[in-house]
Parts: sequence; C-alpha cells; structure tokens
Amino acid sequence: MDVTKDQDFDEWYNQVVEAADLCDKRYPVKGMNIWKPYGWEIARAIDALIREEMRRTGHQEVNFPLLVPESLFQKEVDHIKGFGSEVFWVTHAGDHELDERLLLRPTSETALYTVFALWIRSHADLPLKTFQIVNTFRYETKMTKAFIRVREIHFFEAHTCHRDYEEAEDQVREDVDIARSFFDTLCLPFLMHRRPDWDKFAGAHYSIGVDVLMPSLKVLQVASIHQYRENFSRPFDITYEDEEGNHHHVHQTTYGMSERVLGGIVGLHGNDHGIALPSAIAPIQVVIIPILFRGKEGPVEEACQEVERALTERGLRVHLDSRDKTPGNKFYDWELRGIPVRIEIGPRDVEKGAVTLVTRDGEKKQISRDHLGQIDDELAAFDRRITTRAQQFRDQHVHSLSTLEKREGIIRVPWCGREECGLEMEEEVDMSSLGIPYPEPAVEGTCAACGERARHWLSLAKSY
RNA sequence: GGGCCCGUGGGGUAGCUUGGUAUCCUUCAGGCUUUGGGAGCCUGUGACCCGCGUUCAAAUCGCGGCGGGCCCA
Repeated sequence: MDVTKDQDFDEWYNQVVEAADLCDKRYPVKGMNIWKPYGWEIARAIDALIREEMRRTGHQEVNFPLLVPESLFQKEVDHIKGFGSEVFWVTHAGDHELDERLLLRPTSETALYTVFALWIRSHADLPLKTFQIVNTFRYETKMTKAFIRVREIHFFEAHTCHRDYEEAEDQVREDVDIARSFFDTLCLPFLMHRRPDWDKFAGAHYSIGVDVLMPSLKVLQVASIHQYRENFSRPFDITYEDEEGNHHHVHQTTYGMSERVLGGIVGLHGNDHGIALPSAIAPIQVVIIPILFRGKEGPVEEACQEVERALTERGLRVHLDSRDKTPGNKFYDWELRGIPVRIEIGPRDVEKGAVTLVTRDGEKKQISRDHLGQIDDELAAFDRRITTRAQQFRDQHVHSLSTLEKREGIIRVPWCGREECGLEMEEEVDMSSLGIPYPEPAVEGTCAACGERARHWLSLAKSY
C-alpha cells in the first residue's frame, strides 16, 4: 500500500481490500468483484452471525429464484420508480426474444410476495417470518467501490407478514434489537435514523436506516429496516382470513443488509498495517509464528504444535504458520489480514514455558503456557478496544447544533418536520438527510430553516 | 445524466511530448544462506486493455469500445 489511511482514506480503502486478500477487482465487469477465499470466509462468518440472529428470533430461511417476470415487478408503482433505472434485463434466450422480459432482482419483494399470496390463507399462517441470503443486481452507473457500491450485491433480506400494523411495529422493534446485537458483535458503533419521507425505500411506509461513520467523515448505510404497512400486500393481494371469517391484507416489514457491513469493518478498524477483524468473524483468531534459529528448531516447533493443539481444543480458530519465511515477513502478512491475536514462540519463550502474545492493535505481553485460557479474555479485550476507539471517533463527529452550520461529520439540528425545510438545509450544507434519530431524544428550539417550532431533530451528513 | 484524469509482466512504475531493441522495484519459481519486525547473493518466468485507422514502422499519433479513479447533477 502506498498511501496512509489518514492521508487519503478512499485510496487506502481501495488498496487494502485487495492487499488483505478480501477481493480481486480485476474481473472485467464494472462493479462485479471476485470474493477471494479469505474474504469469502469472512463474508460467510458474517452470514453465520445473522443466521444465528434469525434462528434466535424465529425466522426461516428460504431461497427464491433470481429472475422476476416484468409483469410482477410492475405491480407496485413506487417500487418501480425507485429501481426501474437500475435493473438488468434478460431479453433473449438463445436466438429468440422472450415474450416477457425477465429481470435480475434488484431486491426480492416482488418475487417473494407473489408467492406469499399463495402461502398465506389464514391468521394461523401469521406471522410469517422469512429471510434469504442471495445475490441481487443493481446497475450502478458510476463510482463503484468494493463492498460499498457494487452491481452484484451479496444481500441479506428478511421479509415478514403480520396481522396488523401494531404487530408489524413489534417486528420493526425486534429488527432494531437484532441490528444492535449484530453490530455490537462486529464492533461497529452505528447510528439509527428514521429516514425522511423523501428518502425512504421505494414502496415503504417508513424506513429506518443504520449507518456507520467512515473515516472519510461520510456515512455508510449498512442496514435498513422497513415498515411496508399494506403497500405491497394490496398490489400483490396477500390476504388472510381472521377468526371471524373476515379478510384482511397483511402488514409487512423487511430488514436488509449487504457486504457493506464488511466495508464498514474495513473502514473503521483498519490502519496502515491492514485490516483488523473482530474476533467473532476472524477466520483465524490466533496465528502462531515460530521463531526459529538454526540448531534450535526442534523444541520451538514442538512447542508451537502443542500450543496449536491446546488452543484448538479450547475451540479457537488457530493457524500455525510454518512457511519458510522470516518472522517479520509473517507478522506483516497476518497484520494485513487483520488477525486479532498473534503468538510468537521462540527459544526464549520455550525456556520460560511461555509464549509472546501480540494483539492486532499492538498490545504485547508474555503469558505462561499454563494459562493459555487467558487468550479468550485477550480476544474479548481486543474487541472492546476497537469498539471503543470507533465509538470515540463517531461521537467526536456528531454535532448537535441549534442553528444550521457547516461542520465535518454529522450535524443534528432542530427541524419543524416539513420536507421543504429539510431539502433547503440539505442544499445549504451540501449534505443529505439521515433523518430523525431513532429513538428520538427530546427536542427544543426552532427549526433551523424556517424558525417555526421544532418537532424533531434532523441529522445530515455526506454519504457514500 | 454531464464532465475530467488514467490503462505497460501478478502488483507498482520508466518510456509517450519528438513513432524505430521496453526501464527499474516488488512478487513468483529454483538454489545457497538466514530467521525475536519486511535479510543477502545467484539463476529463471513474466507486460504495452481491445478494435479500427495513419505510417515503411505504433506502447507512443487519431477515432471507438471496455475497464479503473475522481468531480458535478
């Protein structure tokens, strides 16, 4: 890498994602990158975390087809308006033109809801809580960026159906809890906002966005939660019969995330030596580096193997790096890839019955071979430190103001709630609205645009 | 949607203005040697994004495409 993270974050990011072996950007289609084995392992670990959250909250995994017939896609008007310009079309099969065009899902509402209408008959079928992890496609025209803006998206989407608005609201609250738990595990301090109406998901009643603040001081939306109310169930005719024999449309919600989560981890935790991975998703949590000297290889190699065995038995993901390279070289290698804990074992350690432990953020200590269990604590402490550091960064750059003022990062101002005032402020500070903080703190004062009584806080920031 | 910059071994580059044998670093493979923060030496593999045009001759000039980066809407 030939730039530092401070100097030029975006260029550092571009370089580190390849240097750390996450992806290969040389595939010759814009915005479609290759997941390398190491990056894919991390992506799957992130998937495993959300799968666990889904299992815990009673969602079932499904897998729907990639192609959607044009007629289904057109059922919900706002939805088409929002995605129409960025869909990939399948128009031909072999030589002949298709009677009905098919599109590559930019998101899966229209595919799922067509079938939900068949699955759901009675109140006993509700709530229906499903999710899938699939690839979706969006024709981004400009500024593609690894994990952050891609055309083939590794997408998680939960879709639920409920009896009424209140039950769907409960689901939204559950989704908020899931997001908290998930991002805490990934050491990602986030911000949640109810998006302003002019920026909600295409077809949603309202949307909650989850953003992280990147070192470039631009926010990255890493998850979104949507309350659809009956906006999709009406055009897709998803109804159920209640206990009295009356028919109602279901109320729906979704929760979506993508590999942007990994983009956030790279951006927030990485440094000039490479990325840094939270222990929950590090494919290797502890790497062991033998420090060999000619004539003394035997005892060191033995000690390494024993420590490897002991840690593996403790349930840790361990790798013994016995490649024929110098130790310094290996240090740089594993730091690039973000391994949380490195253990060095050399003749000096063997003599003392100890190992030297170095964490990815630079803490170094010697620990006894008899107390290897301590490494669990070291991993937890490492997670806490990188979380705290990221929290501090975020908190330093959220500015609560009483009047509109250009500041770097995220600004928060009192707002009357009117769209015209929101848009005016966006233009004034050259930022876009994140929306109303969720949950929302009490607000006093007057709208930073029109001077009337404020009803909400409005957050604004530059975004990816 | 509009505009700007760029494309040379796996990665990073020199050469391009003024057309003529493609430079260096790194990686990679093999060997000797070394190993507590990127050691050294020897040998070897490997490149001008694609197409069309101009020309005796194109990495170099022109046009188009594809790809990458950035700015504006």
